[in-house]
Amino acid sequence: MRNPLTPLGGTEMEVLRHVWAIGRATVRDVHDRIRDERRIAYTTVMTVMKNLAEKGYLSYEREGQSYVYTAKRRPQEVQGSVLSGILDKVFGGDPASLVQTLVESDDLSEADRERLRRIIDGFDDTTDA
Amino acid sequence: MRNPLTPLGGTEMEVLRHVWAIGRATVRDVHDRIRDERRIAYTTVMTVMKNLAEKGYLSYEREGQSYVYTAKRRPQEVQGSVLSGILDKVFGGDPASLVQTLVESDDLSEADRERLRRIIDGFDDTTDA
DNA sequence: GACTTCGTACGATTCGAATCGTACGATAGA
DNA sequence: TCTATCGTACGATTCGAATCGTACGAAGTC
Repeated sequence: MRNPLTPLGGTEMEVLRHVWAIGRATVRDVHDRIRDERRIAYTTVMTVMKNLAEKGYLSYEREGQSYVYTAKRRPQEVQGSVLSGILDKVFGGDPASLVQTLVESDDLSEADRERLRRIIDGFDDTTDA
Repeated sequence: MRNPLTPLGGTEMEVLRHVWAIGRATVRDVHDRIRDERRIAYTTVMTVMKNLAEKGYLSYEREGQSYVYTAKRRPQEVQGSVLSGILDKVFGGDPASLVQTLVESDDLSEADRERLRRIIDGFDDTTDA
């Protein structure tokens, strides 16, 4: 794709999320997890992880016979770059339009709304503990 | 792409947005507008619009010698489908996480925040008039 | 009528994501 | 040691988005 809407594809994102969840991850680790949900070849996962490393999303180091991958970028960083692209290219750079669409698509509970309000007001819920 | 993160590519989205803006649009109309911003061949735009029609995003009718395209789906509908995919595949289906990222990436003015609050509370700003 | 212009018709090509297979070295059991 | 298993190495393939060119009929212009 010469002019992609997102910097990553679906499987790339999927793999990356698993690596974030696992921490230090081998190809097998990721493959096992994805295979719980759908059919995919071991080598496919390997290729995707190699590509993610080439793109700078993962780094890897030899550990014994095999490689252990770790995320090189944090979730919010990557999620932010994906979202800002969507914001610009799909919503014309208007955050309100995006949020409008969000609250209309999946209708939220009152608790959800309260949480969103707090986030907008600058109370960062992500700091757990 | 066998497993895309979005149902549309960047150029497809770009073209679609122009058609929404124009209303009844010829290939030339769209081409002229895109060319104001970047270099692109006339035939490329034609192909993209044809593809969008095949996918059900545009319909077209002959008008004299040429074709006039009109949007078959409304902006919110398409934007909603793109966003819900991103929500699931990038943010694990958690709207709060998405909004969190949004407010962190582009830091918003107080006016922006007030507007977002109103949207979340269900006051629909989109109804102009 | 000849010439230019406009727009479509119809591919052909490129590129990256996604997918998988085969070959082969290393390791662990029997 | 022989063998089965595990994991990598190295492509090969497929597919759709994106890109463009050439050919050709319409319509206007002189």
